[in-house]
Amino acid sequence: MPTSEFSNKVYEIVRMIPPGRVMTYGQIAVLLGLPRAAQAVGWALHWAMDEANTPCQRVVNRYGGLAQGYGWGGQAAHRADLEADEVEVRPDMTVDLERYQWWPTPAEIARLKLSPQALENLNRKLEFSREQLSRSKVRLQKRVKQVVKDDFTAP
DNA sequence: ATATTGACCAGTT
DNA sequence: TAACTGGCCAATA
Repeated sequence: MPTSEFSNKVYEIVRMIPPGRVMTYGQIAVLLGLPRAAQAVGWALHWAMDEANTPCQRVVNRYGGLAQGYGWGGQAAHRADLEADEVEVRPDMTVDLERYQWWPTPAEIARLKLSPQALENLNRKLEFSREQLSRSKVRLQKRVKQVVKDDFTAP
């Protein structure tokens, strides 16, 4: 089980997700100020499976898809854990993000106590990305910026 | 000590 | 439309 700053922040965020809701790998990466680190988020979760207090089932991919490599049971195990949360899993092994995706409130994000370095990264990456990204990704970035600005622009 | 690998993601051919 | 590319982080080999 990784104990790096990065992994610990990932687990902290995952533990905030309420039962019955989900976040995506990419969403967590963006919140950490590393918009391209989605795979690393998945890696951290893979190694967190033993931790009873980390609800890994509440993280899905950008399409709402379940994880092929979830624990030792693969998608079936992931589905079982989500259904225990009363989340409906569709026949194609996805969940409806419109319905279940969760964003932390600014106050909840503030509780993460992200390092100044992470916040700097966050702002820099968001600025850098703006020109190159597709409309859908820009929408995501704007949403993130809106979510974080109140708590993070103040000293 | 370096190279490879993944529960990913989005841009570009 | 499908395949490829580069980027992320930390554990393996």
